[in-house]
Amino acid sequence: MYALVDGNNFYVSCERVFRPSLNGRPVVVLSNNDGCAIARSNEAKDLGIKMAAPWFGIKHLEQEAGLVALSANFTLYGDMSDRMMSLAAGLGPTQEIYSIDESFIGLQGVRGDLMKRARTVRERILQWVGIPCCIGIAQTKTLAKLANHIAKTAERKPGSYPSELTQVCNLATLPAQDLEDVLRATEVGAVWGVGPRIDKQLQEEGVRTVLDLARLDPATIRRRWGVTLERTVRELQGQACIELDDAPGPKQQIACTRSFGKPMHELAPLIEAVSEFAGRAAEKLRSQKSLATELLVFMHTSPYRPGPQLSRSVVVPLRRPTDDTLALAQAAADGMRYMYVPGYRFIKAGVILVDLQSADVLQRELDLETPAEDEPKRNRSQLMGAMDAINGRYGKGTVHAASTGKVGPKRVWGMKQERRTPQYTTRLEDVPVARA
DNA sequence: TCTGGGGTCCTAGGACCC
DNA sequence: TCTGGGGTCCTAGGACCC
Repeated sequence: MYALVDGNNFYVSCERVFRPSLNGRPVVVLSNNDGCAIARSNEAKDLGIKMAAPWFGIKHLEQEAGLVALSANFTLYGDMSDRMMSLAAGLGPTQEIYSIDESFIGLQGVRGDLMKRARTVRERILQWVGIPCCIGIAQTKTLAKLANHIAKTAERKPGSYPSELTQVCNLATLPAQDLEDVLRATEVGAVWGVGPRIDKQLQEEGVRTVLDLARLDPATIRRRWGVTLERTVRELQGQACIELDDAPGPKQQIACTRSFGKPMHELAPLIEAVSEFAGRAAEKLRSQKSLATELLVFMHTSPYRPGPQLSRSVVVPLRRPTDDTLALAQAAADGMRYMYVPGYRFIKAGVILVDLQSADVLQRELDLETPAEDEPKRNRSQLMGAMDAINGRYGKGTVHAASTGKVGPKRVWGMKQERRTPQYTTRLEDVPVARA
């Protein structure tokens, strides 16, 4: 038995905690570069704003409908997420943090009234953290996701489902006939694992509702769509195929990619940008105690704009597996120099560290390394440790590779973030002050 | 006339997730 | 003027092995 705890309109809800005046108003949170909407309040959804709608296309709603748009404040959301997750963990013995705003809870061995317990956790998260959330409960993770979807929809659109399914929805205790009705009332595209592509194919086959999908034969599904969808169907039928992963391993790849505030056509700022991206990726790499053996650099022009298009990438092999910011920044800069061609307006670039391995099992080089040659390497890793400590204490980018250029909001390739809110919970200067 | 069978590893691309 | 970022898993096909 599983529960899924999921924050409602999470980023918007985080902002509302510190600006209650946003309650009841249409609010969106914009992606990096203020490009498009990545979170919407219910009021914004009611205005017809779609997920990932480009900002320039909905900006007119500021004037016409009182829409409020905020730049994404991921530092704030990450901190609020930690608080919410620690309370959600109280629902059962195991927890898988699945994304910034949702976690699965394993409910094995939980006794007593599950509904009551879930409502208590929900109330506690609302009161202590300020985030409204919904909880879905069922025999499998896919059904728990579905239950959560139903709990949310029932709350947002009264009448769409029986009212007792709002906020906390337990499909496991629903009588068979009621369960069927609920599955019949839910579109197949709402199922976890059914994306736009498969949704379209299923529709063409006449599979429109979750009930239609749940009644299909798993073997047929496997032949036509593969094991992934087969698992989904079995999970809808109550057979658990996807286990709770409460101790995920280290990441297999680490990326840092950004769109620029404006197109770049010269080499120098592109080198600065990818050097910085490599440095950020290296920090993440060190924090999970991994080493990279290869680094991929890419850049491309905007597919939305007219003019010549170009997309290039290059894999830079590293001489030995490393987590060193300077080595990775150098490799990224080399890769950029290698693939750069003048005459294009590049809108995005990035660095992806691939082929990661554990820092504990570093293979040394045969016969080439004497203790004397080890010395500078040890110094280098101490340098990285010092860098991480300083940046941890005084803020990101306090010390960085010189190749990233002068850090600051003025740099030519920097992001547009015109509507950023304060880091209420993680910067002393930004902590709200209460007046008597 | 006619040329095996069984396996692993790697990669690129596609699909999905939030 | 203007369209995000960071991941995962699966599959097919090719290279290679004995």
